[in-house]
Amino acid sequence: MKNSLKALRAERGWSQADLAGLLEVSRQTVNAIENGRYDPSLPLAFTIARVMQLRIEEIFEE
Amino acid sequence: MKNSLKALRAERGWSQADLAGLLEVSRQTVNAIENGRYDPSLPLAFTIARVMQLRIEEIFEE
DNA sequence: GCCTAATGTAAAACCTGCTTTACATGGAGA
DNA sequence: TCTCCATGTAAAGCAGGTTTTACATTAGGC
Repeated sequence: MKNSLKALRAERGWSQADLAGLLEVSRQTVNAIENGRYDPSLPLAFTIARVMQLRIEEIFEE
Repeated sequence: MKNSLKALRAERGWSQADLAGLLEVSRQTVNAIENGRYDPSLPLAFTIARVMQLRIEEIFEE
């Protein structure tokens, strides 16, 4: 799966640590997802969509 | 997370085994998700949305 | 040149998602 | 009643997601 998390985060002026704080996950988790090392769980994908104010399908694609 | 998979599947007249075939996962996986034993991975959630012709947010909620 | 902040990455440990095999139960139809 | 189909569940095992700790690199400000 692909995602545009890095760009969306940058648009908002957030560091990986900032985003990790909002998501209540570790900074390494944010980094790993941004760099495609793995996909988030479904609950985490929902949280990401919520803090980004977007739909999951607008952030991730198959 | 909650989901309405059981109802959506029933609307379509599919058995758990039918849906499992479409999703290319085991019947036990469908059963476990329907009964809330665990959430699907994000890729599987995308596949479910695709075969249901709905958005992920229309099937799952936090 | 130094300090600090941001990013990338690694290992170990743990928990969750998914598989296969296998068995039990209930309902519908011949 | 017998059989078949759909559903629920369990155990063992492998794969993937997440944490903590820890270290290296780069870029910017002073």
